[in-house]
Amino acid sequence: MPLPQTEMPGRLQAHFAERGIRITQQRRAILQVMETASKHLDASQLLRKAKKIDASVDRSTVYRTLRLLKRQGLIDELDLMHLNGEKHYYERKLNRDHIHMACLRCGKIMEFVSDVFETLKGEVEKDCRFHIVVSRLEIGGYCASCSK
Amino acid sequence: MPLPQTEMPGRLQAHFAERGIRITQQRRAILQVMETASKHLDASQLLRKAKKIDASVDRSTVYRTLRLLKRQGLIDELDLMHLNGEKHYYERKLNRDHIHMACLRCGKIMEFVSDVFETLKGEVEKDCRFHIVVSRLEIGGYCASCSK
DNA sequence: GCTATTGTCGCAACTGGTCGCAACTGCAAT
DNA sequence: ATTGCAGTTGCGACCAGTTGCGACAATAGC
Repeated sequence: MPLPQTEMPGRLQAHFAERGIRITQQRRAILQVMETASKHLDASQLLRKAKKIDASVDRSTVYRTLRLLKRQGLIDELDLMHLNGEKHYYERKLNRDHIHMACLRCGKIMEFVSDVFETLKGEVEKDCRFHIVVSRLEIGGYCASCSK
Repeated sequence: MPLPQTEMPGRLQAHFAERGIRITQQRRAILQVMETASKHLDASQLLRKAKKIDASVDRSTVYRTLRLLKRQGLIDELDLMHLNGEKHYYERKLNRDHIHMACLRCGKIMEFVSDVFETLKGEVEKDCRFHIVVSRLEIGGYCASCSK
C-alpha cells in the first residue's frame, strides 16, 4: 500500500521531472527543505535552511520557486491572519484542504477539516459555474483557552 | 424603513465617535473616501483619494487607519489571491460575510453569499470551541467564460 | 563529450507595508 | 480662551516580496 502521492519523499522533485521543469542545484535545495520541513515555514526561514544546503541560493530564487510550486498546486500559501506582520507561510498541499484558525490572543494556529467545506466548494462550482483551482479559508478569533 | 446600519452615510465617523476614538482631519478624509468608494480599494488608491481631501495625509496614517478599521470590524481585508502582486484590498463590512472568487485568467472578482458558509462557521465555533472574530474565504480558479 | 539553446540565477532597484520617534493636535477640564 | 496631555501624525529607516537584466548552467542534439 503506497503512501498518498503527495506524502512521498522526493515527490516535489519527481513532479518537476515529470513535467519537464528544470531541476537546478538551488531548486533541489529549496525543495528538499520544503519536503522535510514541518509546517508553516515562512520565506526567510526557508531561505536560511536552503542556504545551509547550497549557500548560493538567493532570496529571489526562493520567491520564484515558491510561485512555481503554487502554480503547480504543490504548496499552499497562508497569511495566518497577518498575526506576525505581512509575511506569508507555506505548507505542502496534502490531499484534503483544511481551514486555518489563528488565535488573535495567543497566536496559536489550528487546523480543521470539514465536509461542510467541501460542500461549500461544490456549491460555488455549481451555482457560479466557477472552476476552483485553489481555495483558502482563514479564520481569526479566540481559541478555547483564550476566550474564557 | 432605514437602511442597514453599515450602509448609512457617515457611519464610520459615527462609530468612531461612539467608541470615543479620536477623529482627526486625516482620519476624516480617509473615512470619507472609504464611505463613498466603490468596493475593493487598495491602499495606494485610498491614499491618493484621501490626499485630494487633505493633502497632509501620509502613507503610514492610511495603513494605521486601515488597521484600526479592521480591529473595529468595520472593514474586511482581501488579497484577491494576489492576482496583482502583493497588495491588499479593502471593503466596508456589510451585514453578511461573502466569499470572493478571483478568476486566474481574466482577473474578474465575483462575490457569493451562502448559508453553507454560515453553517461551516457554526461548525468551527462548536467543534473547536473557537470564537470567530473575522473570517476570509478566497477562491482562485476559472470563471464560466474563461473555463471553456 | 561538446556546443547551442533556453531557462534560471544573482543582483540591484523597486513597490507594498510596518515601526520608532519627536513634534503636534483633538479634546476635556478649567 | 487657555492649558495639559494622551493619542496621533509625518518622517525616515526598515522588512517582505517582485522585477528587469546580463551572466550563467541544465538539458537536447549532435
